[in-house]
Amino acid sequence: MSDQLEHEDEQDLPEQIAIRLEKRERLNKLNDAYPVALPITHSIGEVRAAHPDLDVDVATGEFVGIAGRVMFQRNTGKLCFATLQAGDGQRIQAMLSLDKVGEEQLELFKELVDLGDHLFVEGEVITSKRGELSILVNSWKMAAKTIRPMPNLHNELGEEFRVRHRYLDLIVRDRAREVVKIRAQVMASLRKTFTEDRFLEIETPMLQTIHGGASARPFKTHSNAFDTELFLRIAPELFLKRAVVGGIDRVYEINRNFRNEGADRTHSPEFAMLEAYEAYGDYNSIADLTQKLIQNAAMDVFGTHQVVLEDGTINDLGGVWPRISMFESLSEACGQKITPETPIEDLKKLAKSVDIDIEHPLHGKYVEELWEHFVKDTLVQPTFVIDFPVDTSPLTRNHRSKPGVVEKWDLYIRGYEQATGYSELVDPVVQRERFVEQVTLAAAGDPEAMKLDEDFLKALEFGMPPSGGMGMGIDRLLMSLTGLGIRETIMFPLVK
RNA sequence: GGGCCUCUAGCUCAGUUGGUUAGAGCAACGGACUUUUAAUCCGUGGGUCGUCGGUUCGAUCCCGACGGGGCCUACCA
Repeated sequence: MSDQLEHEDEQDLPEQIAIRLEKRERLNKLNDAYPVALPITHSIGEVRAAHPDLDVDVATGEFVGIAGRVMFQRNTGKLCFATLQAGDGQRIQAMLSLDKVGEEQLELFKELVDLGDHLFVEGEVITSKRGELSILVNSWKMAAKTIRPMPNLHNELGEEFRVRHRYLDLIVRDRAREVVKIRAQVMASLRKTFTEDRFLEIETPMLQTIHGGASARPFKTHSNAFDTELFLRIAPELFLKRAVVGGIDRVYEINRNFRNEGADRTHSPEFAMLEAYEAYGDYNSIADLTQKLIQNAAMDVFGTHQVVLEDGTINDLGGVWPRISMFESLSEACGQKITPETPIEDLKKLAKSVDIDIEHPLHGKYVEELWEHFVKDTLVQPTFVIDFPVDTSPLTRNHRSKPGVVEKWDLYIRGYEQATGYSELVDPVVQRERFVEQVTLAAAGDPEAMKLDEDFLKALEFGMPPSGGMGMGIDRLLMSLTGLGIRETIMFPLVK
């Protein structure tokens, strides 16, 4: 297998590449295998739209110049057919007949044009005797010569091949193009909803001297100019909150986060994250907003809250999503009352009895593990799980009335954690205490625990208004809306 | 990180219980064909069977290491 097209290697090239390189040479001698400009008058889609239902064997008298990628060729002796495809997947047939283009041009077409080439044709819009909308070609020109053969269009491409050659996947597979479009439309819908609610989009640092705002292992890098260690951000949270301190009362960011953790069907080392903060909101108002963002996206993109997933099942995103208490739903599911006061020894015993094998200093960690074991998989419809343990949520405000829990929710859709929201902790003294607890954990060997971000604490000391905040994985939102794996919702996922 | 599976032509895949020359469809090459729709028909070429090593008279096949990929599992969203 050769990945280089250097001349000295030409003898070792796959046969088909060597042949196409010769054709490229011939095209360059005749004219140009890669012309800079072509007299295109219409897109393929425009030609199709202008002639939606012509009768069989019609000549319109309209002449157009179009370009597209050759997807199929059917060359007979004196009449050749080529199916041209535009970038958006629209196709039209080109017909080259001996009496229109002449013997020389017809021969050159047969000799030099391969599947995959970008071709320009100029001619009359007609329908064939079988009724296919076609361009009856007067002249043709190579628009861009392809050196490598296209993959076989009649077999499904393997998943690995598709991920590693997304450009081919996009040419060959309608669904791949659709997903790109859906993603763009979802992004537009999210921004539209935010704009309607008077949120401002900002961009905060991706290179950070201290990583914070989540618990995850960061990617490390180094700045030559500052001669200092830098981290790719694991979350934008602490900067967005600085913005709220500064008076950007409704603020959001959609951008990439990086986490040096495992990759699987629902995790990618870099992933698009949405975070939003609303001054004078709380975890209830931000839950309302989250539901609205997702429902608007489904409606804007698919025209319904009942979205059809890849496997044909329907994901019903409609209605008001239930909010269930973590402690209450766990108590109900496991058959014994679990509260923040339940001794950790009892939790450990319960965990052991259902084969949850963890050893952790935090009470809340056991509660969350037990909840995931007993309740998580039973949630299919979108559900806000509210009121989390305090000791695993260092950036969240204590519950206004329930002791031992914080005002935090996780949104679950079809068993996936889709988003998380808080009544944000804004008391700088409590925040410092929580950070110190984290640092103590770090010293105890917990690599995910946060470092103390003094500048962030200073910002809080200048006063952050009471706020609701949320974070949502964009790639996961796409998964919920389409049923695809994360490697299909990300156009170019990381591959080794 | 741990366990299991996988890698054969440009693409999708057969196959060899270890034996002379590794197959198919599409793609390519030569030829025929003025209405095809994955065009058809006749003919031809194309492979370091992931890489390296071992066992063997003989390895694409068995064994080992390495590399790529997948699934399960652990951590994270």
